[in-house]
Amino acid sequence: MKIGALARKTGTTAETIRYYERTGLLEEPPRTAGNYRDYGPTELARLRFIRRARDLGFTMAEVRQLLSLSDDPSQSCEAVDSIASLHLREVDRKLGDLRKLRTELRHMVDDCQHGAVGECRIIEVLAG
Amino acid sequence: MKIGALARKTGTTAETIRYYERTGLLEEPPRTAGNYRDYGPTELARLRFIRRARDLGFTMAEVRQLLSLSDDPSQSCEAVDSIASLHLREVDRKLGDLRKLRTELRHMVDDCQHGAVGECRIIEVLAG
DNA sequence: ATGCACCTTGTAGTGGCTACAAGGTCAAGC
DNA sequence: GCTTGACCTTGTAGCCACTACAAGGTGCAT
Repeated sequence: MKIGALARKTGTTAETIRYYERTGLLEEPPRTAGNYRDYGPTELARLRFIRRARDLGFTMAEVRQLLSLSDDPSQSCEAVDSIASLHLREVDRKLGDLRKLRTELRHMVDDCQHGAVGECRIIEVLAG
Repeated sequence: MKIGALARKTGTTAETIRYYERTGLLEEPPRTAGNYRDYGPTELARLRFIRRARDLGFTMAEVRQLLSLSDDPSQSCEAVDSIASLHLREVDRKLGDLRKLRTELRHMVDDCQHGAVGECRIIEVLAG
């Protein structure tokens, strides 16, 4: 499988895959006679893993850790749980922040009387 | 007022203020005899405006627009309202995404039996 | 005179991609 | 066999909003 096909199968782009390779998240695959990257099911699975973790908001560093943990199936999954739980707490914090922010924005927009900028509530709030 | 004092009054850093100047968000202030930036209440108000807008999640480009709109108080505030409403919708979208993400993460972490990595639900979910 | 906090400019790095440019490869159609 | 066009290659630079230096200048207290 060439890079474009792998990209289509994983909802990525060839550029992103090459970027993952550059940064060491993916290993260098074998090449065809014409110097094209040649991917098999192992790489497909690894990239799917990476994309799922990234879609769940894990950072590249966390993905790296999760990958190396998943490579040693006999180990305790404590470390995995701790990465995921930490991330969950982080997401909760962000949710809280975003909800507060939404409330403020909502008030601001609701109070706008659609008049002149001079008495615009939005501008007033921002100007303090 | 020197840059450090302005930074403390606005919850920023001198670096960020200089960055805003470089990118044209703030104008170049007058200088003291020793070539130090010398800020007055106008610049303080402008920076406060910028920080409030940034804290509400507006991008630098949006802040730029809001600033130039607020400079012309006789204009209709339609444009201001549209920037803010668009941003509100964007925040709503992000909130939705984050809530979905949180649910998935929560399930993943809750299902983890704290055993070996080999049968870790978190890794299984990621591996698909 | 010395120390120290603060300031100056300039450059480079962060994360996670994304967007080129300039050229090589390969299968299909004529 | 020759062209077209889709795909691939490497390399470099850009995005956002900062952040982190390095190397040197200023200003005030001791």
